[in-house]
Amino acid sequence: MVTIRLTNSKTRRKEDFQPIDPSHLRMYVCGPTVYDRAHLGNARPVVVFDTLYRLLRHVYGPDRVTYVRNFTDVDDKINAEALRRQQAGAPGTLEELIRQRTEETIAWYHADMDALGALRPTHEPRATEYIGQMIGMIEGLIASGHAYAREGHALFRVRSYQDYGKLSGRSVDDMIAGARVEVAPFKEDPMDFVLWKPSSGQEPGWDSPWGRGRPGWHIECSAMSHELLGESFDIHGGGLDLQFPHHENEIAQSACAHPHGDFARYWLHNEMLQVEGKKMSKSLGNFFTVRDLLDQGIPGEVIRFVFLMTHYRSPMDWTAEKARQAEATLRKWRAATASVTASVPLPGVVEALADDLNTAGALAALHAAAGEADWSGLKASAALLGLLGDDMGDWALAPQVDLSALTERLAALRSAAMATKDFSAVDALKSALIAAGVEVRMSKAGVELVPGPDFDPAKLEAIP
RNA sequence: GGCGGGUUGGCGGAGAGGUUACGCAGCGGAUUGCAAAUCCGUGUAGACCGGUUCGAUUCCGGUACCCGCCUCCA
Repeated sequence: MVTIRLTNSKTRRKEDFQPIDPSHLRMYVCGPTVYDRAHLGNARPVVVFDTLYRLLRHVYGPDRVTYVRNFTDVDDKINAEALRRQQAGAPGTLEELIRQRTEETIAWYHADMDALGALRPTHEPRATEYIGQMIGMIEGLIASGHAYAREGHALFRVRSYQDYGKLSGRSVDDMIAGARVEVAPFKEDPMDFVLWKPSSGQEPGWDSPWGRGRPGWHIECSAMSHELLGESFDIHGGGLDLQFPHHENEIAQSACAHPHGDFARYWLHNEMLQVEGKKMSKSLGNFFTVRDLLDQGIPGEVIRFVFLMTHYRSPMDWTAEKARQAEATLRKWRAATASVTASVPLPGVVEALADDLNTAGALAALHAAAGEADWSGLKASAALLGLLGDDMGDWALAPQVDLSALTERLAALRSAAMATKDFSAVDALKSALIAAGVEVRMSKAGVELVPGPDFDPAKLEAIP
């Protein structure tokens, strides 16, 4: 069996991946807060961990991998949007409007991530469906002295967990020295973080031993991963920005609540996304969603390919030039593999992926297969990367158009010109065809017209 | 200020202590009436300064620059 090697953030080294139970692999990845469309940066971890999911399924068997990715559907931004709608005159209670907002955002998320060729995880738990487990976990933490209740809040006692800061390489004292956060007066220690907070009448809330309130963000992932994957599971993934404080807090909560478990054995973090060399931000005007790109006509498969060009632990820059390159390559490969039956993934591709998810290396192996015209191997290997599948194939199909009349006309003009040596009429028609996005191929064998990516039927009509 | 990551050829981007990465673009050639497409070939590198070594782009140290996190942004 192929040995998968992964860079474990916990140890900061590349390690051989040893599953707890090879017949049942378990992976948890932090999912989105569903208050709005997913932006391009949200899509990177989705593609990264989808690729890992596919690799695990390939190596261990498709039925042996459980992949959990949550939806955070309780959040102040969701509340704010629902409130805004209510004030704008939308009908329904605030609770109904919140539910509407999360429902529609989840549907968008599914549609957008499907377009990127990401497989749906085995489970996609919503935080609001696990409130009971969160309350239970908090009660346990309070009982064991790792947490305390104050003024309607429940807080985690950071000093009670000795390894706090280990994942992100920070010491608690350093953190306090550099802290810029205003400390709530009811905290025993500035580092303590919220497990449960009170809700006003306007906000969504659940009854709890500490009063009506809602969970803190970090406890959600701890409760859901425990419920669905158990005390110890194999892999926990997410963006590097979540390493601190979110993942650090998750570890503290889970380790203290379940002292006999390991929580996650391997922690993987993907680097962040940039756009044309700069961090994506609304103020720079380079902020866009996955849907924006899809609407511009950039196929999801192209977006996925661009992501795969860069290793997941390097910052990735989204540029139009990369999208152009990716699209050209995919068009070529799709044309060559359209009627080919996939065989088995090439060893070079599997090896590259098994080496800490070296997707750029895997793509190079794909190029090598294309160079050798191993189309069935290319197709099977590309499938492992979520590429060249039939489910995403329509975009690269040549437009259906009958060019036979024009082909004959061009051929006739050409043979006449061969005799007269006056090619002006041939060149005029050729230029018109090229302007309409038609590829003109002339050789001794004859004339062939192929509609290209920029094919424009209107311009074709206009040819006299 | 604290912590972490990075700096590879025109561009993108990997691996490996000594042998061609790869892709795009460029250049040369085949082909073509000319092109396009295709095929063949080809140049260009490892931020800077030291150290280890027979040998370093690859290991170690320092310098410069860039980036991220420290704020419920993936």
